[in-house]
Amino acid sequence: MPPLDREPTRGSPDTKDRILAAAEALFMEQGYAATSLRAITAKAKVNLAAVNYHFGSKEALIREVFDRRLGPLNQARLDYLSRLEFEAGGRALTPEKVLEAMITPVVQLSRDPLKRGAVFLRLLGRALSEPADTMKQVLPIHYRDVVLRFKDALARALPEVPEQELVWRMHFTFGAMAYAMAGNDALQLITTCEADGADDAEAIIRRLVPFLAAGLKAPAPQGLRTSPPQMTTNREAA
Amino acid sequence: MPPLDREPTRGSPDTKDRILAAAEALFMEQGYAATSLRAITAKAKVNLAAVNYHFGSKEALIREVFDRRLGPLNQARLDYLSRLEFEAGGRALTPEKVLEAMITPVVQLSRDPLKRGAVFLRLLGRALSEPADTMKQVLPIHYRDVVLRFKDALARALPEVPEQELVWRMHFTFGAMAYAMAGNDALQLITTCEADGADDAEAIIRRLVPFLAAGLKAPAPQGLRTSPPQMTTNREAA
DNA sequence: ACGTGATTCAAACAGGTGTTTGAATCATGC
DNA sequence: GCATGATTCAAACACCTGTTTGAATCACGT
Repeated sequence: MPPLDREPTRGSPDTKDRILAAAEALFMEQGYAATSLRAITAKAKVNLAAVNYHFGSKEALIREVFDRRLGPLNQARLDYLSRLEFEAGGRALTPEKVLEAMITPVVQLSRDPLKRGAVFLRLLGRALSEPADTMKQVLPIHYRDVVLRFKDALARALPEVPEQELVWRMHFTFGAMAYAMAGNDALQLITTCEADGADDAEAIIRRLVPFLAAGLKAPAPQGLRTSPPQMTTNREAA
Repeated sequence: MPPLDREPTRGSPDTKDRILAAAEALFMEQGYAATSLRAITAKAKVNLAAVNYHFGSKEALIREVFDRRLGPLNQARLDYLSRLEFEAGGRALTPEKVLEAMITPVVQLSRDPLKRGAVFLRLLGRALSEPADTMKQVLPIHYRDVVLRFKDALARALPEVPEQELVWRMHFTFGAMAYAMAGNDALQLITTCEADGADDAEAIIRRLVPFLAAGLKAPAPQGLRTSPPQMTTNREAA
């Protein structure tokens, strides 16, 4: 029977962490459904039954993989934003500052004890588009507060952008961030172009923030009721 | 034995198409690895062995799911771009026009015979960040030409943006597009905010193109050698 | 030293996986 | 008509899945 309280006193040696690290890496490489418990326990060099003993089930394991990192990450984002807002007094922040609060904690995670955080970030970038039911439970819990706080901050930073337009632009922003986090695998997947400095998270930020800020600040498109009357230059099918 | 030539003369009634449609839908809902052949054949109302008879293997099936749609889609993009470049004479296109050539064929696919194309688009949006080995073979083949052509077109449209910067901005652009294609599932996954008109592909374009064009046209960030000497406003850890 | 509870381990569990087989069915050409 | 090849079908194949079991091992308090 596993100990009901998770006190660190004479706790599990490190098998739990070994399992979490192995699962993190394999989930990133192969995806969630395609990774077997046997592959995880083999990589972690622990017994097969250890996963069910320490976590209860495979689903509980993946849940803990995300809980462990996502909680601190999003809390850091909220703290960062709160500090920026405090420093600004009552004045609204710039979109660049809001994005900075969103992204900087990611960079800090990307250089934790030897590459563990970087692996998780690439996993997270992929998880945001995973259809697994587990994600539909885990992600909203962690992201709910962050999205609401940042939506408010962006609305104040961009008072001229209508609310619905802003929601969509946040949608696009998350997409670009997810791709950036997932590494340049996706781009290399598609093209032969290779981007330099893909491992340098700070360099990515210096490229990503101006890009997204310009998009967020763009003038709102005209005439956006349900169905626009005219198309741009669309002719017959291509 | 399956017929070696795939001539439409008195061909397979429609089992192949039924299988492809069912696979498309289930892959989108559950992902590739989590979808069993038995689930596919049950939804398609065909015998289990039909998949291996008509396609050879599960991997060959998913390959054909993508081949069938991705070839025409990317060819339409190339044709669209060629036509725009012809109409422009020798002059460079605007970034908006280049994006339009990239995205408009997607819209046309999204309203094909009753929702089939729309399902595939959501699947595609997810596939771009899937780690499955199959994707690492299928996607580059289809996207190679498209990325190269559009990279050239964007480089001409944005002569002031350095090449490496442009590659990264295309990376971000693909990310935002993938999210937009995957539907607002991802955003609802993260937040409670719901975006209206998510099913109207044209409305999405009218929001997505100005956003991306503004990002692509943004002034390039300063001092981006390998490791930048100064950070923007980064202080201690959050 | 013993005992107690946490942890490991090998083995088995029931069920699902992709794939193959060989006979049955269908449609066609002669 | 029959023969031929394509397609369907039910059944089985060998293998892998997540989970459970019960004994063995370990670490510790008394």
